[in-house]
Amino acid sequence: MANMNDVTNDFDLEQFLPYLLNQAAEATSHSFEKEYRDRYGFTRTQWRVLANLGKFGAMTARDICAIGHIEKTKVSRAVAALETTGMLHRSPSERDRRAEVLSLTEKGLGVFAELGSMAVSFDRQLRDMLGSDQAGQLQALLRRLMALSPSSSQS
Amino acid sequence: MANMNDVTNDFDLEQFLPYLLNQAAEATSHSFEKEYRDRYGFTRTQWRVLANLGKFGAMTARDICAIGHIEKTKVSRAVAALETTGMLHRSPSERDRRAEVLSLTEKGLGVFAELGSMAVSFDRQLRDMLGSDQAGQLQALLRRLMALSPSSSQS
DNA sequence: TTGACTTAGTTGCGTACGCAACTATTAGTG
DNA sequence: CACTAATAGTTGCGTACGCAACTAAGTCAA
Repeated sequence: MANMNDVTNDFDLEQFLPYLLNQAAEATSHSFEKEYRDRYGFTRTQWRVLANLGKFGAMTARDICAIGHIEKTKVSRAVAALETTGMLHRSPSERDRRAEVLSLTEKGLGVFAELGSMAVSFDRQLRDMLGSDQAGQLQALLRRLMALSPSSSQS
Repeated sequence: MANMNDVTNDFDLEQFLPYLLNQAAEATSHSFEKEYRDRYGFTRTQWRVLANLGKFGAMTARDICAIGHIEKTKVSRAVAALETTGMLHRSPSERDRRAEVLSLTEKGLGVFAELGSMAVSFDRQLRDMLGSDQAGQLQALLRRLMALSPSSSQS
């Protein structure tokens, strides 16, 4: 006498990891996004590109794609935008004339410093809410997940 | 004699939870997205709306917004699309003439069953890669994070 | 050197989205 | 009841994006 409707599989949205990850990502990113959007008119991708350059120093667009798992057209457009707002500077690579080495300008560094410190305190709040051990666990798990994933070229 | 450049705060992208969450969410969602996009031409939001209706049964758009933390215009458009492809059916609510009760059609239920079982096996793969205790931890942490978040109306 | 293949980066086109503004209905208050 | 505020849902407009196609430069081998 099983439920006739057992076509309905045992799928449970609330336990579906991609769904939970998405929700958590949206929820946390969304509030911080307001900061860079309102203050500097940045896109999420622009913020990421800036953050990568700020953290790791001058590098090529291709490197940003690889490190940040960001698709190249997204990076291309973000770089263009950051350049026109004077945040970064492109200089032709000498090793490869197809590539350009990107580096933050003084202005870009300043903005990175500001947003970076806001990010730090935002992150601290999150970690405080979670409790620092749990936050650490979460971080480790996310890292592991990334390491296991097929990596791919990402969205 | 601190580093003159200590405007450079201690921000570390690789430890920034919103960033890690985003990467993990993108990475995991991206591969599953291919399934519903290729097979049914669904948007991520369409898939989520269908999944919520499939899991929780008939409900109003507003409820979907609340449960799934999805913004209402997104839901509105997804519902419209799912209706034109015959996945769901709207009937006017008797309690509130502004609202409409949404329910999956036979076709919608069938599609939900198919995608649901694919989701189950996709999720199982993820959990196998992580190890089931770690997967469980991750799930619990994400839930907790969502519970703590200001919730808001979400993207 | 030349020709086939890969790679760095850009761009055109179509789509999903975010936000603000809108309509229609309901709730609340004197 | 009358009038204001809140709510369910839709839509117009501008933007960021995904994908495929493209240009230009590098690689590799015969």
